[in-house]
Amino acid sequence: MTKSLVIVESPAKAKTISKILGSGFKIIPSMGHVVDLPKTRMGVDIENNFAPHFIVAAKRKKTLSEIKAAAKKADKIYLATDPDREGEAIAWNIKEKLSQNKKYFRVVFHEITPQAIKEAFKHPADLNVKKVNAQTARRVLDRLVGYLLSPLLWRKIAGGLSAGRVQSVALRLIVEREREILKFTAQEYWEIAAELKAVHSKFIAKLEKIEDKKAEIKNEAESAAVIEDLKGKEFVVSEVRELEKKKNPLPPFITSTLQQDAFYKLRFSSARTMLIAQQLYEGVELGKEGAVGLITYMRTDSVNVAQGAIKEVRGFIQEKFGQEYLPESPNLYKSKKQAQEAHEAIRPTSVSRVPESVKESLTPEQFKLYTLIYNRFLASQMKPAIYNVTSIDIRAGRYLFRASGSKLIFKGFTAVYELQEEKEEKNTLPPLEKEELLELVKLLPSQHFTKPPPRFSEASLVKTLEEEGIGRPSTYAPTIQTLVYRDYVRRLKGYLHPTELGCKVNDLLVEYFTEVMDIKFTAGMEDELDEVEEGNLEWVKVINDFYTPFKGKLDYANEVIQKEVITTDEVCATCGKPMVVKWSRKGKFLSCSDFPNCRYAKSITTGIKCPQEGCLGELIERRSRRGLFYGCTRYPNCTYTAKALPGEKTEEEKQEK
DNA sequence: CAGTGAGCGAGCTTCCGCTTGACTT
Repeated sequence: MTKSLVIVESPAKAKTISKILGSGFKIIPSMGHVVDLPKTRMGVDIENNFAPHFIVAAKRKKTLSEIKAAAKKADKIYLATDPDREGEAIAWNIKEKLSQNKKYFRVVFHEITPQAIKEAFKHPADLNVKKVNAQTARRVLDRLVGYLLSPLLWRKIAGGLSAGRVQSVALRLIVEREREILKFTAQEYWEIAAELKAVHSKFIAKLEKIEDKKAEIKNEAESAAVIEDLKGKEFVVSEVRELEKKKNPLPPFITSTLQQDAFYKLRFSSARTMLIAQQLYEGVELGKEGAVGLITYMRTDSVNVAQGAIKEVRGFIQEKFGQEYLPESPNLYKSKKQAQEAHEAIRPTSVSRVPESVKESLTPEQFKLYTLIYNRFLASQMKPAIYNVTSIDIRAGRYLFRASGSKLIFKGFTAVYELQEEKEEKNTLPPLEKEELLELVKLLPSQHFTKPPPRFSEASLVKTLEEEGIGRPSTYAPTIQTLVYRDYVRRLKGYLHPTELGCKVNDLLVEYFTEVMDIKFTAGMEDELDEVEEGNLEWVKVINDFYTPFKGKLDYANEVIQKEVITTDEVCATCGKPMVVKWSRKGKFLSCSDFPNCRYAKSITTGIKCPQEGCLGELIERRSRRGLFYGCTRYPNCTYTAKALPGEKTEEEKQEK
């Protein structure tokens, strides 16, 4: 009997599906794209309607020959790659490489459950060439941008640099945030709190209004004047407001929110989170159960959950927490508009695998991440938390103080999932009545300063990229790694700082390529790709409309930008000519201006003498795996090191300010 | 938490998006 061949994308998926479909099917994973543009040249025939030259990726030659061999033996071939634009293209390109005398069927499913898969195989369809065209447009556009802008940077700044639709906008966000911080001037302001006493207990109220206008106290003198004015005033309760507030659970994780929460709660980098999630997805040996995938696919933009999983989790909530924690109907969440929804949300494959029960089989990191995913999913199908929120207005002459407190009266989903913002001080208020006279214990003035916006962390950068539709679940972590690898950006205590090089690259791109560097560029591109998928627009027209003006700007930039030469006061030790600053992959260094005739070069030091007794060296910035520090140019003869230059604060101390 | 790292380097680089592996000599 001839088997039917089924192509999917990932090995883990292949394994699960083969259990469901049984012995009549041979399942082969494609491992992502099998063909792609060549790495070492453009591979797009610009003169000829941007015809892409797709070749079999070196790493996928073996995969393809496996698929070819299996296809020969099969009469029916099911293309079951992911149900999105990229999946459609993967299927299309594989089909092109196989015999056209076979029967091909495109099957799509959004969850890997027996019902969904059997249903999908009952209703096969044809490949959608419009989707494939949209993918081609996306691929060609990214290649043109990346492979034309990067060489411009090589010519004008330094070798090995890169630019692209996604990475360059991410870099821009980081650079512009840094500049906001630099130009920020802190404003002083004061707050005045009053410690008040009711019949028995004390509580704190804050000055809110003066003469019905928001209280704005700019300095110590103004604060002192208010305090003086408050002397002898009666503090009277003027209003008591009580209301019940509901707090709804959050949707289950998608890639971006998982990376955010894992950073905030576990301090994992985006890359670390994805690596550990991959391990949980691929499967962990669970003793007698064998290898079991603990979570659904981790690269997703959908908050959708399979019906079976909803049923299971509702049963679990009812049993473990009781009816009062179970909503009458399942909580529904909406994915964002541009989501491609090829996969489910990230959730445990079965809520019966409670984190504690699998702890023994997991590494500590796997356990932490699994617990996070597990609880977030459980919480997403529980009832809201309910708080009693009390707000008290207190009059003292022309001043209005306000105290607020909230009391949890029903835990709801917070029984299993801690919200990030729940860290406000708990001001428990005594029962108070209108017109009640309070005793002033003391006034507490405090000085504050407005704070600049915070630098991006990996997590907040991913959040912004996701909101703007820039990049995809599979690229958030690699994009950040590229920025760091190019030394455009450095990680310091979890926050992203642009380097001088990063700023330089950004400024050049922003000045000459405003369109591509616009944060809305990708959103505009996506709209056009939608039109291609709808059949309203030819993909070649999309590319041509972009390319024509882009090429003009590129030619202009190539012509007018001068490769900057920074001459220094130093002279060459061998020929006496001035030294100039040059960039290499590792950073800046000094070179003889007569290069390549004179090859003398040296490192750039801080110019500060090594404080070591009797040492004639200078301090120089060094990089290690653990970060930056200062060492002596005479190393290894002098092993002096310091975290900061003498008399300067370390980076950490600077940040604490 | 302590301790980290040289020598070179400039010119063969690069994109985004799918997915994990690793043939022989």
